[in-house]
Amino acid sequence: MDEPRWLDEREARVWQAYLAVNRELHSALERQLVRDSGLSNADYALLVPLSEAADGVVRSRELGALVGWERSRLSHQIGRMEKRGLVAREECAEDARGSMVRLTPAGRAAIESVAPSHVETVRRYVFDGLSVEEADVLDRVFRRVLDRIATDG
Amino acid sequence: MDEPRWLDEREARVWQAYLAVNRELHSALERQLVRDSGLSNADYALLVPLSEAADGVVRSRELGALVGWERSRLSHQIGRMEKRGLVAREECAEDARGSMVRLTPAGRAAIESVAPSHVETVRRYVFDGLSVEEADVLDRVFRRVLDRIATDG
DNA sequence: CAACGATTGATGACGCGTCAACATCTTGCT
DNA sequence: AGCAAGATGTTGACGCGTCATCAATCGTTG
Repeated sequence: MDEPRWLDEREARVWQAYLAVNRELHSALERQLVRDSGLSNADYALLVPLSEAADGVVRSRELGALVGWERSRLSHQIGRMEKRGLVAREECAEDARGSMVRLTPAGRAAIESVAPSHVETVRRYVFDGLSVEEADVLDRVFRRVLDRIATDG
Repeated sequence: MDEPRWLDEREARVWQAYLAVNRELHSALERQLVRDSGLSNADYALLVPLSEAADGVVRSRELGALVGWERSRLSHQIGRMEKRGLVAREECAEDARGSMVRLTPAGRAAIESVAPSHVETVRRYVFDGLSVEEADVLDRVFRRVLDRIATDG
């Protein structure tokens, strides 16, 4: 095996900072959500597209595409949320394999009550300290990374 | 409640891109690690500081500080790794409450075998497409976010 | 020194996430 | 029409992560 190209000092610092941001931001947001509404990050991620859909009904396949989740993950999460009355499963008229997910009144109430404070938290931790130029760099870099992963090269 | 300051279009795009990078990068790295070595991201995170320590022994408390994990998470992960023979727990001489974590030969072999390809993967997805200027912006932004979370403001 | 509060770590319960396996249904090909 | 291949969703097992709780030990202070 060739001599590996280890990360240099600058790269290692950036990488560690990225991992730390992941960890800290995820848990800070989760704590805020749970404290203010009993919702988790996963709940919130699904409730957003559901609350934006006409009638609050989205086909499972479509919901998965909207949040970028695999079928199994989605199915498990919907199951947990169904138990708590946040969503309901219904049969899909056009495709008997499919499954429709409906936002319940309780689910809508939950996301509407917590969305403002959640966005405020994201703002406080991230966007209030971010210049337009920095936001542009982040956007470019993130999209480039996604491209590189998608094309697997 | 005041009118919430929703994210504008640019901010929402950046935020969605960040969430997507999180998701995709985490799972791409996990897949590579599991495929090439049977290690998970969590295993790898602990094996790095252990392999860098003198004699491969680190006190649990210290290990937690090095990776930024809470005690419970660390204890569970060490338990899982102990079952697979990657690390061993030992008593702590200086502090009877404490616990020392020792890297086993199998653990050292595992990380040494996969580290080069793991770093190569991180490079391919992230750093090979990153200019020095961009890396500097990321570093600044990530540290600022960490500060803002730490000071909880 | 005794008592109290803080630190360290382990544990059980439970939610989150992935993989492999499965059942069901649709689609397209012949 | 009939069949093979693919799409859709669910399930069970298991690893990951957090919270609450507990036990043991340390350190400080009266």
